[in-house]
Amino acid sequence: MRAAALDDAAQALLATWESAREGSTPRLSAAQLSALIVVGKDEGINLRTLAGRLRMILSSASRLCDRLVAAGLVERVPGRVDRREIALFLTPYSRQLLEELRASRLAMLGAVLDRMSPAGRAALVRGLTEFAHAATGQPADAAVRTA
Amino acid sequence: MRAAALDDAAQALLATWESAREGSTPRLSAAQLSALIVVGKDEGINLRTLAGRLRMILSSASRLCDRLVAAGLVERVPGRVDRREIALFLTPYSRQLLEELRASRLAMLGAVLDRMSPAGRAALVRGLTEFAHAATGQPADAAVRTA
DNA sequence: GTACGGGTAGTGTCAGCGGGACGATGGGCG
DNA sequence: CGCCCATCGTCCCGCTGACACTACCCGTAC
Repeated sequence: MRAAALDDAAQALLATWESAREGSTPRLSAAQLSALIVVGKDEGINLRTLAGRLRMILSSASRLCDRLVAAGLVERVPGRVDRREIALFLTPYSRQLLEELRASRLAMLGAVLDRMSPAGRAALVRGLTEFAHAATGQPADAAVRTA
Repeated sequence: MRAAALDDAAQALLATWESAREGSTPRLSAAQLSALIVVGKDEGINLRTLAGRLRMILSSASRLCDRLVAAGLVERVPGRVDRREIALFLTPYSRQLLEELRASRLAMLGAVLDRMSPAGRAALVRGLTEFAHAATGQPADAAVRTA
């Protein structure tokens, strides 16, 4: 089974990822960071959808946003088309914070890549790219492309 | 910069990892799981070292272990050489639980691998293996092998 | 040897924050 | 009016740090 070998090796990648997170967002809980990422990926999202993405109940998401707003990390904007809804946006501060996080990750990734052989780098990029493609396609079965 | 491409692709790997965790250990907090993994990797570890690995204060680790012991996930054994220390061990239950988690991860990984080309799989294994090697070698600079 | 003191491992207690859930409430849409 | 979105009050639990405390090891002095 190739998967076992990957499982072991992937831990190194995960560790790199994690250490970047710890370094860049020391005072941000996991839930808060997830929420920020979701909002950043889908700006103007409403609370209900956010709660769904984070797999929590609506009221929990509301409280989470309370804290994020208090920390200056997101902005609640009353919806213009439907005033029942609110739209969530990143603030300049949180945008910068996410950017720093990504930069830190890239730096750590780059540091490791620098110690790899060119062939190894190429293989990693190729393999991981195809993996991402396969994973985000259809998680269920193999009905990939019948076009 | 190749790192940027990797950064994006690695997210898919992370997502796979995460979904396996959610499915297998639904009632286990992040801290508890980390503790289990640390104990599993270094059985007989004492509280102080565990606290250090988890980057928490000693008393917090003690509390955490209280809950783990109560849940039947770890065992506290009074040290025989130094009776101040205790040695922490996984229980058969937690051992099985970690095994299931790993199995679930392997299954999910395997499902994605099945949808990749043979060349892609080979590249992924090769690249990730070398990455892991480079990452766990010397995180600082490039003094790799001068032997 | 016994007694004492310093250092170390772990626990107990207290307080606080973050987070998840349920239900009730208010505001807005159709 | 009925329905939906969001908020708030309330409750409970897990995690964490700070501090005091006990139990234990060890070196030293009597």
